[in-house]
Amino acid sequence: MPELPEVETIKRQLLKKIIGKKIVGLDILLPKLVWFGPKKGDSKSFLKNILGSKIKRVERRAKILILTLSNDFAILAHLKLTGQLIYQQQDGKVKSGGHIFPKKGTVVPNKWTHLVFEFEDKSKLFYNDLRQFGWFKLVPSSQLLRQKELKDLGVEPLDKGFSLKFFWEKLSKYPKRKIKQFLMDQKIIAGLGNIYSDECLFCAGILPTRMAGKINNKEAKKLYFCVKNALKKAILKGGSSVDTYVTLEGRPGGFVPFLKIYGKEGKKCKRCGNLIKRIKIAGRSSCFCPECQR
DNA sequence: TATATTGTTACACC
DNA sequence: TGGTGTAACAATAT
Repeated sequence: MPELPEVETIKRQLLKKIIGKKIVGLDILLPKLVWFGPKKGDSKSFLKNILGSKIKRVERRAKILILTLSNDFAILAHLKLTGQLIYQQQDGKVKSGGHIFPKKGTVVPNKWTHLVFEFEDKSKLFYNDLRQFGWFKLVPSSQLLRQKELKDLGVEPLDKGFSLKFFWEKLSKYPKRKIKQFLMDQKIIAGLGNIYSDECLFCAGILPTRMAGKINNKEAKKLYFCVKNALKKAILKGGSSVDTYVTLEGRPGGFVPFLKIYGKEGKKCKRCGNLIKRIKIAGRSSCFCPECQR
């Protein structure tokens, strides 16, 4: 599933491919995925206000992609659990080495392809989504920051605003929150999901069930640097392909071999050899090593 | 066929 | 008021 590093990877690849290109076609095969402002499923207005415009900027905020258009509109896109954006240079099938989810050799478009953007140079951008939880919202650029999807988001963990001081203050602001839930709260730190919160807690040697208010200064410092490092390393490797995530070329991200704890229930801990356990926290699965994490 | 899956939000409670 | 916890919801594959 795409979290910050995965969306950042897609953003960086999109930048190189679609900046300045004019959108000359858009197939909306599943209208419920698109919103025109607050209106869900208004594919007619969505289409009308996109066609003929150029891609001016591509940005990321938390797990959301922001495509600013030349016509004073912007597209907000959230891939949720299973969204994929795949770029194709010219007509035909994507030649990607055949690693597109769910099966090796799957091509696009396929039964999970719900949106197809076509650019002036005949290149295409496909949006696939197995569970159909993702969304694309077209909003006036001037009101971008007023959108509810953006306005309440917390700090970007790789920005300067995410300082140790900030982290420490927030920990004391929500003392009764389990640290795992704290890390995943988009209103505090924007962009961490289940994978990277588990990885960061393992890295810092802290149990996911620990209360934020009981984290001491030394632990907080360690966790802070684990968050930054985990995200930076994952971005360098093109993200983690868990579930259905692929890069813009339809390839899996390269970070999976570096995951130490996420999804490793029942396996041996890489650090101490003990068995990795899994529990549910707020309905979400959390993997941890009972020996290394205290 | 029942279940598991996760990001987000709505809502009840103190 | 705002921190906290829980449940619901999206749709699909297995």
